[in-house]
Amino acid sequence: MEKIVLDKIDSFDLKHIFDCGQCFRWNNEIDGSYTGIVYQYVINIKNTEKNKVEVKFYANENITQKDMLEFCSKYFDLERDYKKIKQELSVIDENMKKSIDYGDGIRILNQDLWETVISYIISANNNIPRIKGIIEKLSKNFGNKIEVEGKEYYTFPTPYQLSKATVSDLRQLGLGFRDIRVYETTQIFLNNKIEIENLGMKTTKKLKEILISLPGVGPKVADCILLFSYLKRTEVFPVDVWIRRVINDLYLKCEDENKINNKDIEKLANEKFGYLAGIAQQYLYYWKRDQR
DNA sequence: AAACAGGAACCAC
DNA sequence: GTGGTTCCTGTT
Repeated sequence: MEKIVLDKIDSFDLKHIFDCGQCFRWNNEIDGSYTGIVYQYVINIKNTEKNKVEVKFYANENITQKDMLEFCSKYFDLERDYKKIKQELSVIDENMKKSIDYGDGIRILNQDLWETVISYIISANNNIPRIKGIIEKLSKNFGNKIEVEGKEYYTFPTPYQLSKATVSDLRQLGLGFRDIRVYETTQIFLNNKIEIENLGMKTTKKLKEILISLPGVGPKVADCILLFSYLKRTEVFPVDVWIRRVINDLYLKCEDENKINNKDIEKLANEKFGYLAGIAQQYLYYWKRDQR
């Protein structure tokens, strides 16, 4: 185990970060810390005092202080000035201000593209506990084992590892109708049919087209991938049932929620929040989901 | 036991 | 390009 302490951090609340619907492999521990599996690491993160967190890395290989710092800086989006973003968003209206106050420690993680693609294909027509369960099973069956203090954790499978799963294997693990979509998209990644290297250079519109060409990826899943992976496109606004509800309640006020066109939501988000739409989405989503 | 929750694909139009 | 229906599993 290697450990690093991050101090003088602001806008950083573990519950807000891991509970705002952007990730599936972080779990709350009894001591209030969170444990997650990220790339080849098992990571435990604990808020030890105000503006200070302790991050422990467990892996089958060693990691230096420098690597851990770089990793945290990137993964936890430490270079982004959330204070400034929150100020900008807060002045838009009272709703936005209220939801920011509620989830003021949210940060958008920069997650692995491949893992995010598969995870959000699985998320289609699905709920968070079940998505988490399926991803655990995929990892346990096809990922690498990491042992930490007598407990076993499994990394998310690589495209090669997941390609060992047949469609019926996937069906048995509970993927349902998503089995074929995961299988086919895995084949595309395995055979490098998607040019990962230059993705960062492309426009968001072009990237979204590429993502939607993958089986199981539609507009909403593509937006999630664009926002939650290291592609970091904050101007997208993923619209799921919760966002549809919150946008209708706060702004559109249409009597029948089903009558709303996603284009109207997109237009509103774009006009109101601009390039910060994705981050605004996170505050609104976190706030609305906790209203249940 | 039957209804419900949740996005993409597919087929009409 | 839009609208309606179906896909699957777990929960209530």
